[in-house]
Amino acid sequence: MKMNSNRNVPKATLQRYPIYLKALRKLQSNGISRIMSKELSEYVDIESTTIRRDFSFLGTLGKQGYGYDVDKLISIFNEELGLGFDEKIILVGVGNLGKALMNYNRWNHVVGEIVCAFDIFPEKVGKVSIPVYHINEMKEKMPEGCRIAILCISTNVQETVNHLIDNGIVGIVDFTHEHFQVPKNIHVKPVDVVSTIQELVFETNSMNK
Amino acid sequence: MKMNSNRNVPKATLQRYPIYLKALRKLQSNGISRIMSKELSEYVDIESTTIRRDFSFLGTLGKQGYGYDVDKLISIFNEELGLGFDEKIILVGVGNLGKALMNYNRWNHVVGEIVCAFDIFPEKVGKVSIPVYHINEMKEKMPEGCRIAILCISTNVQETVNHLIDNGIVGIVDFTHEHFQVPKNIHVKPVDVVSTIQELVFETNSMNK
DNA sequence: TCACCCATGTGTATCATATCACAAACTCAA
DNA sequence: TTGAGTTTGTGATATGATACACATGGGTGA
Repeated sequence: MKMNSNRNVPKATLQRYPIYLKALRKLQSNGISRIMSKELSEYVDIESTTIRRDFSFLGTLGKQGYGYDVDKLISIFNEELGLGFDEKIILVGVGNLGKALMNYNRWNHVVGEIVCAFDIFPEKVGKVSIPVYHINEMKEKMPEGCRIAILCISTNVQETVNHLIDNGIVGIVDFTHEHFQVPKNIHVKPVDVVSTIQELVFETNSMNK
Repeated sequence: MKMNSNRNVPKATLQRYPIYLKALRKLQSNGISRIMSKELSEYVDIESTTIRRDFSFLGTLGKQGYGYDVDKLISIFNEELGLGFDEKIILVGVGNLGKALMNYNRWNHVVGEIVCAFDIFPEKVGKVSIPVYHINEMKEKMPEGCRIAILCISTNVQETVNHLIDNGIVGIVDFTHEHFQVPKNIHVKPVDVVSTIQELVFETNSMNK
């Protein structure tokens, strides 16, 4: 797990890496072993020159007059970006949504796995596939090296977030609809269907020029 | 529903509007009727000057030496951005995820409502709160004025997307993990926990400089 | 009513990102 | 093995977004 060159990777680029990775995995599973930036460009709808620049931050990955090797590209992504398949993730809040996410384990062996869950009423949670602990047990039960939490609660949000940060969490996938604040070194990614729909409405409206 | 000034609103701004709107609604429900860009800035963690510039695209909304009126701001957002509370949305694919979204009707009276759903096996879907039609009936059953679809299928994705576009859909909330292509005038917003987690991993790694 | 104060709105500067244009370097076919 | 053809990687440039700085003008208290 190298972690050298990716110092000054622009934010915008960082946000495109998952798109590339997804496309590359798809291509790989279709048996495609070689691709050119121009082709990939059509596939992901990002300018080929942007793709080449994005890739260049990770080293010299392609060959002139040839293109890129899909397998190599994928493994470089994993190495250089520190994306093992072993990220330990915790789930906080095991309601309907939490359970749905838990069962929806499409990410196993892609980014890592949900190791365990926390809830204020662990006893009320029915039979599920991973251990569910009380939130107060977080200190003892937090998996070794865990950095990322999926947050699916609707009450005591700020308090719980503080608790998570105290226990070493630095990245939060936020499914709550509540507002909370975090220090600058903590990363929060909201996942919010309502906001997504609003963005669509705004964009489609401001297109009718 | 005016639709005049919002012609040249920058993309970045458009993406922040839902954040403002959410914060403002929250403040409103807390009984706050007046706010200054500086305060809002701390709340949403966006520079106050950026907020003021963003707002300025919608007109002259504030008063010097005073701030903004929360109620007014919210209604301007709704009017100027064409966000009624009546957006007709369809759901395509009624599996586990689709059902979860359907029941999770937190957006009613916020952006609009899911009017009906489509599936390839409508008869297999159990008892649900909205009508479920066969995908082939889309032409007849598409709600009047519907522009936005929530896509929760995993097979025949490209084909289904084409079908949606043929039937007037211009915005897609994409929960599939498949790759598909759309014309430039169609807006797609992926919602993808895996990619979100990857972004977090990339960002948290490239922070350890 | 008046004068001071304060937050907005905006021209301008800075910074970030995307695109252009092309030299370098590899491939591939003959 | 050689040379034409092709695609990468990257300086330079254009575009787009954010931050600064301050004039403007309404708010507020005496």
